[in-house]
Amino acid sequence: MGNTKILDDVFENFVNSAQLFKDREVLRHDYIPEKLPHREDQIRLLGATVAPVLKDARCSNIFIYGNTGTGKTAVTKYVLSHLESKAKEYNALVKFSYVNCRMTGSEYRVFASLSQNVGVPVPFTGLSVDEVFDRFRRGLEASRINLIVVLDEVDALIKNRGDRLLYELTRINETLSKSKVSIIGISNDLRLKELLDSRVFSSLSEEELVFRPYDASELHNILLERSKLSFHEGSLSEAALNICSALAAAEHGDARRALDLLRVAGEVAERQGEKTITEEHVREAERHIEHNRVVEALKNLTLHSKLVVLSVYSLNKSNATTGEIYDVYNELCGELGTGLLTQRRLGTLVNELDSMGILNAKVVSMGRYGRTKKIRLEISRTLIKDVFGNDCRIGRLLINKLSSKKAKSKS
DNA sequence: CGTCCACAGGAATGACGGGCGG
DNA sequence: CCGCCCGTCATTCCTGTGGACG
Repeated sequence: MGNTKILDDVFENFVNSAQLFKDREVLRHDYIPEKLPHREDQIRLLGATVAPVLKDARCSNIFIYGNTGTGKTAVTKYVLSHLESKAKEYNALVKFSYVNCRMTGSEYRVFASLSQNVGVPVPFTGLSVDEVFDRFRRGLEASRINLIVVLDEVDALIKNRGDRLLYELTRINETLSKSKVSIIGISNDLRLKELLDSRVFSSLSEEELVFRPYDASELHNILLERSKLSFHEGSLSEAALNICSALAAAEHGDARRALDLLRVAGEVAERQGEKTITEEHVREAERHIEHNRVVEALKNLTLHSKLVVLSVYSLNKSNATTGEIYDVYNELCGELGTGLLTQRRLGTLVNELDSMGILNAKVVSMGRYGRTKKIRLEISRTLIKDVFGNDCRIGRLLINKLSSKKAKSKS
């Protein structure tokens, strides 16, 4: 019953407190606004490129580059959904299929998803990729649609699976007579050009579109637009807005990041019962986001990845090498009684941890003394203690390590 | 200026759990 | 139920390499 009282208070507080948010949804990154500031050129270009489908022609394949949070996805979806409704007016059979390759995961599932979109159901798994591709092709041919396939984050697909999917897709028109397919590929990675087979690449990028990062003043405008929709008047201070755009501009002009900051800052302010969002709330939000990110990442690591992190932690120096870490890791596995992975495998785990921002790994040559990776922690030691302290197996190792360190320093 | 360390990191292959169609 | 295929993780084997040392 005491608990009920507590909850009551929380809810009452929430309902009665000064309402900052008018519409939280507007700040989510899958929200597509009616106005996309500073992307007029891209909208015009993309629009012009896809326009031929209104006259039943196939449009050029397009390749879109740009860092995360530069509006690639938003612009594409914006243009294509407008295109679809325009097509209805002209009675053109136009449809677009949006697939996020990173979320979808595998080649198989990308084709499966495309298949669903042309009305051919496909089991989650069990069929060969060729079979799924064939079903997709037949379904498409039967529907007589002019299809625009949007492959978001194609780089994710290429990196693990190669370019087979893209190769098949670029050639699909040769076997279709009643339908047409155009491809819009979206990539965060500019180096993708080099990873792709040049034939595939050239047919894929009949047109190219580049999204530059936003600068601070552009981000400022974007946030201003969104904040008008998401917050009540006067609940956002000018200083907070500025710091949001400055922080995000420093981080490759990532608008998604800026919107996250703003949303979390709003939540922080709301929880504190404040009526306006201040600069301090934004700073708090920044810490909050980063902390959450790392804690989640650490928690979700596999046992062996955790052990790798712990090995680096326990070495406690700023330039441990692969070999040294492997030794400690070996020792830890022994204490746990777990089977151990090869050094080769450990190397890729380290690379993964590096790209997650948990470790920092850099290949260096020490001349006569070989070539290795210098590895150090990228996050605070206390954070690791906090997170792994609750993981009982790792926690035990951690405690052992700490006490043996203390014993050493005493003696 | 060649050698040679201590690995990097690619390619091929295997083990395994999950899920299909028949 | 079987045979097949999928995707993931891991191992094995391998060739490649920057630069201090001699």
